[in-house]
Amino acid sequence: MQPMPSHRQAIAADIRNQISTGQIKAGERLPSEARLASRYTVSTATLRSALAVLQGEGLVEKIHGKGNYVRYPLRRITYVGGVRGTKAEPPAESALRISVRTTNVQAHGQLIDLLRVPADTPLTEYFCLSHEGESPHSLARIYVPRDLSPTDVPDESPCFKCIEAQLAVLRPPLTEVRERVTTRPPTPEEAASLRISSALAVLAITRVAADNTGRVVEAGLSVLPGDRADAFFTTRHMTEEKGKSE
Amino acid sequence: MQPMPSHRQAIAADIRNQISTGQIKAGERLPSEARLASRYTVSTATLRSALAVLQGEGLVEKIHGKGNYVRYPLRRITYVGGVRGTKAEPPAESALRISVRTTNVQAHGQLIDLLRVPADTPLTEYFCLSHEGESPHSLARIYVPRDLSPTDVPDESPCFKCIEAQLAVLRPPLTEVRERVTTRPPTPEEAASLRISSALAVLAITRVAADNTGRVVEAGLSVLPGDRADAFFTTRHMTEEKGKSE
DNA sequence: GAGTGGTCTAGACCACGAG
DNA sequence: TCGTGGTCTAGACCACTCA
Repeated sequence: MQPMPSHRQAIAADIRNQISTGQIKAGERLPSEARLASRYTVSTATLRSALAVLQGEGLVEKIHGKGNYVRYPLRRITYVGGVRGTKAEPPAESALRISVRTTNVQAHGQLIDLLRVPADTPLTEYFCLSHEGESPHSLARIYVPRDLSPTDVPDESPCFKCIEAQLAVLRPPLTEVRERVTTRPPTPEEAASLRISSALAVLAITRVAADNTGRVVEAGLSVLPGDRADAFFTTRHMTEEKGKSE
Repeated sequence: MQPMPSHRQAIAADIRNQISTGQIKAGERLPSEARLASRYTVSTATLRSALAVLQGEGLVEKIHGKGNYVRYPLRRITYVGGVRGTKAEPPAESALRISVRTTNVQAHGQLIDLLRVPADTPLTEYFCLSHEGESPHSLARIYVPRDLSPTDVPDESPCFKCIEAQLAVLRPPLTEVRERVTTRPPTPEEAASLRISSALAVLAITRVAADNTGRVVEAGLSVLPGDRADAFFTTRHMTEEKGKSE
């Protein structure tokens, strides 16, 4: 635990330390890369690779033409897995704005497997982009079989909750949710939408929900910025084989 | 959807295409970086940054001193969340070797919160490194309160299953498991252990298991290589408020 | 020791943001 | 226009693998 042979890591560690000790405060701009390079007596390429480390850690945000900025302590995004919507969600949501674009599509590609429907089955796609204040929050595409989706939804719905509520009355309660979490580099579009660099990984979550007949009634593909998102899952086991009281 | 101004992306796209069309097959070595650089008439630095893109996508594996290799279609690592160990796990594990190092530690830092114990509570740490064939698979540190852990474990246990079995008899069945999934860059140690580049994100999973008294009996910190791991969670809802049959 | 990737240098030129 | 970060070059030298 002392492998620090590279200038890159040494410089990253030094700047990281300055940030965590408050010598450089959140929101402040770092000296320019040229200035930092000469201060550390390294080339600009080396200095940039050090900043890339910090950027990957979500500590520094690079803005082309402006400078490198220390990130504000990030309000973390928590994706809560499992069966939702049955009870009122403990929202605790602050100023979370969700914009939804509703379109009609046909089952294709992985959707066929996820929803367990034949190809070209009519689906409704909800394309959701949520913001918390200024900063983009998450990106999700939710697919629902057409016969389970409300028909009278305007193309631009102001309220995601409304859609959720409408969905809830159209189908039996959900009984099983399967979720798969992976990480990968963002596509260029995702990087732009979430305003993260393509160097930063995203959390990608595939969610499939089935009702009590076993029918898959919803598939969701969510993408969250890796530097401030985590996914949380709670599993309870009712101790079936032992038949304990609680 | 046509932003490809950079040599880096163009070269990455070209090589990616050669891989996906089978012109370069899995397991094969790419030409040396110097050779590729001259073929594309770019500098080695630019070519290396193109390879870094493919590496981030898990398509290419760089091996210092040997070359750049096309990855085999990745055998994905699936972390299965939820309550385990109660039923025999559907293993499907091929040649998964797990080496375990057992040490005694005291509760500190985040372990205090995770296990809900006072500071310096005696714990047993199981440091697990699993391999599948040649390639490192995952890294985990599991913490168990000392009074629930077997005492007669040799420092180097050949068999992780044995430890699991011993743990199982020492405590009531688990009833609740909470898991948090995040992604971040690997520490240098993690990158070395998992043999991934520090450019590749890892999936970090924090798992806390409680028994039927509500006591936290186990905390696990797992790290999986982001290019081939995913975490899978299944949640069932017994439709308590409606009291449906199934 | 030959060949490979890993790190780094000292520049050049381009693209973006703000005044 | 000026200062910033983004991309790139043409090398140098080091570290690792393998015969």
